Amino acid sequence: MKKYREFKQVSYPEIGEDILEFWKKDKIFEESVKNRGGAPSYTFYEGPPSANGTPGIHHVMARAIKDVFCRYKTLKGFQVKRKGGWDTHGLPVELQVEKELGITKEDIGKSISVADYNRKCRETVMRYKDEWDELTEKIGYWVDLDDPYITFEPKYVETLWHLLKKLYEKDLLYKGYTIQPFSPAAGTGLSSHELNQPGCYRDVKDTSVTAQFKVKDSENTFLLAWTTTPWTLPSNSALAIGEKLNYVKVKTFNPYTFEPQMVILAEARMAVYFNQKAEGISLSDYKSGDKLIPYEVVENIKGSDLLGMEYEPLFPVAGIIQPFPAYTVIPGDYVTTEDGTGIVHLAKAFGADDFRTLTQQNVPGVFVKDEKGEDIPIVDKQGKFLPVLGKYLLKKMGEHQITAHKTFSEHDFYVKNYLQEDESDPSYKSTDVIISIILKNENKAFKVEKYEHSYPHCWRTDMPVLYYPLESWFIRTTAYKDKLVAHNRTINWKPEATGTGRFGNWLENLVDWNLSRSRFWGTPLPIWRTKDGTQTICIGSIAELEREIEKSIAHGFMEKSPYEGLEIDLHRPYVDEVILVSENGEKMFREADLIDVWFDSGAMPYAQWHYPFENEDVFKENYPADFIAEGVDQTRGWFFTLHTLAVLLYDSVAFKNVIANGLVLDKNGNKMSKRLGNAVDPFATLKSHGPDALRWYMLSNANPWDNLKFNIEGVEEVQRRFFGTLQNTYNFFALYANLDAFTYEEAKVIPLVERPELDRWISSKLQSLILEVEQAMENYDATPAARAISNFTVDQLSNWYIRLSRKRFWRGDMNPDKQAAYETLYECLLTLSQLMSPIAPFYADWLYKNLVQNALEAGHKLPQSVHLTDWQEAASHKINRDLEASMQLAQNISSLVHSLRKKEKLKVRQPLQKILIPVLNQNTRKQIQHVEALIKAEVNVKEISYIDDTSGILVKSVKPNFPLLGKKYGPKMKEVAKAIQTWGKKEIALVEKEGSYPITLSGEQAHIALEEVIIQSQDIPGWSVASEQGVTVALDVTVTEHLKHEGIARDLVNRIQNIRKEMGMEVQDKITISIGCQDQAVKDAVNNFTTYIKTETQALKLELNGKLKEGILLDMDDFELTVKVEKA
RNA sequence: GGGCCUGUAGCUCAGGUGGUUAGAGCGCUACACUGAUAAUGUAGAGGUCCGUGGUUCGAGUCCACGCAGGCCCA
Repeated sequence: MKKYREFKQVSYPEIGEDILEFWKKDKIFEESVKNRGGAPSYTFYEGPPSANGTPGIHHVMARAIKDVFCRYKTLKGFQVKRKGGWDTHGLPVELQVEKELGITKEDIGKSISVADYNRKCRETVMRYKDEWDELTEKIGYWVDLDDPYITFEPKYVETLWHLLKKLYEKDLLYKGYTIQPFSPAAGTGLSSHELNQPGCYRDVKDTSVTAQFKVKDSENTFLLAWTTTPWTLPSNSALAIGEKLNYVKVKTFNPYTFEPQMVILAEARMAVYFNQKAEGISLSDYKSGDKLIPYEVVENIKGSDLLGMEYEPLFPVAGIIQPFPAYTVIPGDYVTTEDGTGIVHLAKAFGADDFRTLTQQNVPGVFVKDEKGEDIPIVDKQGKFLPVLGKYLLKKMGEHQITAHKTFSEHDFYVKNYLQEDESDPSYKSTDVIISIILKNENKAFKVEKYEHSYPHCWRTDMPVLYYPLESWFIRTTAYKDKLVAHNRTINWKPEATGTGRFGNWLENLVDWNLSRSRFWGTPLPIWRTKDGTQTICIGSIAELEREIEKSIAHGFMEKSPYEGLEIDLHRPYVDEVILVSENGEKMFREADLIDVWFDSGAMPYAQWHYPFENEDVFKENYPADFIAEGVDQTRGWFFTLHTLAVLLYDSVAFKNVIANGLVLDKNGNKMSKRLGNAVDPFATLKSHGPDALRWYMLSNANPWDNLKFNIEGVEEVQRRFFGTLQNTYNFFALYANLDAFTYEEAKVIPLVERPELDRWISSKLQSLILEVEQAMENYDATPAARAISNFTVDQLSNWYIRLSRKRFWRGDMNPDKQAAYETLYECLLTLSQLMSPIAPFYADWLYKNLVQNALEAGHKLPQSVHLTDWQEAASHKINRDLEASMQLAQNISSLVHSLRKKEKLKVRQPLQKILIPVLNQNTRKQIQHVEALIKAEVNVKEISYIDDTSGILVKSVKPNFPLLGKKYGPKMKEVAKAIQTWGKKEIALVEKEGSYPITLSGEQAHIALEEVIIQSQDIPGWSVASEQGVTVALDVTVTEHLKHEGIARDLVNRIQNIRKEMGMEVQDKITISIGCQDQAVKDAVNNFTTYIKTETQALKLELNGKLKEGILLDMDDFELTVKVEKA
């Protein structure tokens, strides 16, 4: 009976399916968690995917990475619980539902009820769950799919509310402003998604102004700043400059008032603002009204020197003037000299950058108080100036006698044409134009012109969008910036740069987290407020909500709870129906906002366990995570929200190690997209190539944080090269083990020290491999681990160990040498199955099972799956670096000899007498002697001679040891190198003898020590020589008569073996041979090597017959002969 | 526009702390092996290390400025 299964050919997809079946049937995953009960836990958090789309090939990548380290840590003895999860809320789901229902956001609550709409969202979001589960299983991603967390479930949302309340109690949750796209015509804010609709950005011609801001306490010096939205100038409260840019102060005249003045702008922008033709015209020659305005640079100023400079506001309107540090020059990292003046006008209310910069610099913006005492911008939500400015503009129109298409009132100054007045009327004047005229007349404008640019428009009204401060709820993340940064420093990021760079910079430039979303399908903000906003309650649990509802009912604000007789659902619209009662008896309504879905996922460490309402012990054991992994695009998404909530709420990191993987692109480096048809279907790939090669390819081809150019040919290469070789290796083992009825029995193995050199060598390499893989995996580097395993398998085990050991396996009956070979090979394969199991879990388990099957059947207590085994620690006593070095020399020397043979056109079958190896030290000699027999057999030479100094024919060369000498001599290195390179035989001999040798350096004496030079042997006069990595080999290319005969004999054996095979003979069949040939050399060869030929070919009779006509004609390069082989 | 990543052979990738022949696999060419055989081995050809400057005795490696591709954010 065969003890080890043999395979003619294997189907990797089938292995995947069979092993998956086995895992399911025997509950291997569950067992791998269960049998680590009581062991230290290793915590992994699953970043929840959204199942409203089908999974792609990049999900295989992300999921493989997660799986690899969880499996590895399980082998290492940790208990690794892996709870799956689903991300269910958010805009993508809503948009998909809108599309499917053919509705827009405006229809929700009108043509479809919020309840129905949300029901539809809930159905849609899990639409592809089955496909996801199937992929998860098929790629071998072990995660608990039976009990996942789902972010829309009431328990999950309850934890979110609890966390929000904690934030609220810490005064970290507040209502504030953020600058968002806003459509005054539609009276609504727009999402960035709505702004990205086709046709929203349109080229329009606007009046642009380069305004002059008068420097405080100067006579006539102005800062120039350019804007395409002059209506924002009354809201100016600071100017931004680039600290590294160069600025100039220019003496010139105002082109509208012709008054003499100094202006400051970026040097690089001068050409735009001054006519080169005016260069050289004397300032004193200028007369008012001259078109050509002379100018003269009077001072160069560094950007940083402008900081803090104060200037006078353009619109000195009582009530809008702000206190210091308003109207000062501040730094802006985004200031360029691409356009404008290199000085940027900032209006806090109307630009996101402006808002951020001014907030960071603590500069007030231009706001006025409304009746509630809250700050409002000076443009209202209809898009017109408040009367406070309207009055001022009206007064100025009178002062400057500006007439327009109509008579203005203080309520008529719309900043864009929202009244849709006829712009073709020649007397039509926009607010921008009116402002420009005022500025021109008041010596406050340097240049006014039409400017065409791209500007966003509302997709529903076609009217221009304003950037406008809108109310939102925020988490005060900036209050914890230092802690966020400090905790981040303790996280091990792969790659490091994502942590320090992308994520670190993001934390350094932190703004408060805007939580608000004006949508329907998401976690509602659990905040109720009185109409005037003076009283607020934040609800932190379902119980609390129910209590408050009771109170409200008692107070008569609600008739009954919306949940009466129903399951609790914290979504809209039900929560919106809840009206609560404030402490002093007023009605409180829920703030209509939903929260950012990233809060949902960032809260999963707590919410997945419904903590703190349940599972306190599980939570505490599994917090924070040891490891998470997601795409690098999550840096400001999941990674950020996880980190932030942990720091703000628990003063802890949420994860200790994180891999941020890159994208999966197509083979040409383009982004995959279903639309372009270059997306790779993961299911098709699994079907054709199986899961293991796919996972192996994805992880071994490039580091996971580099983008992967996915090429199916790469998967095939992995399959051929690594899995194919491993499979051949196993088959080789199984074939002969079965012939010899060998089974591995641990109790009876031959101790390593008693095994042959080659076995000890591969065992040493194997132990070294374990260490290497372990080190890489501990460092979260799966790629070098995979590459090391593959290199060991292909180069060392298959190509060297097996090739050199082949005869041991087939020759003779069972003997200790043979047994040692089997045992060594078996041990290598078994260890490999474990080492590779995290990355190629199916094939590894299959290999493992093939190896241990008969031991299991014989009743040995062994884990039934490699994934249930304990990590086999490297046995350091088996590592023999010296032996590894020896073998490396053998490999190098063999390669060199092959190279020489090739050059000399001497094939390996032709025996040669000897090779010469120059040795400069005895250790190398010893190391080579150790493997001499191997080398001789491998390259078919009869002897190896070593030549050293005593031989007298050794030619040495010397070169400087640059790293050593460079440090010592630095700038004189060239001279030193030159001196050393002039050394000849005599000098080399002296430096070897004395340990140092003097040289002259620019007249001075210096001593070069022996270790500061590298002495090599390169030439052996009269020999064919090759050298590599410090090893030199010379080949004796003389083919003597005798060698020639032996070569012919070997050739003959080779041909006869082929004939035997062609004739379909069995290994043990005996034959008779007749050879017909006139060539004397052949005759001699046959006569001299009769025994050898007969033994090798199992011939009973070998005869030379010069007249032989029948038989097979063989072309032996130099001659022909006829051979007749017959079964004896 | 900003932050970050990537750029080395036809392709995919290695190349601590700067050091004098820049490597591997695949592909290609040639050869060998023919008892692992729908397998295997060996050798060879193949390089403007993205570009330009700089630092240095010495730069694929360090610095600056660019170029190209990508991600995230405006």
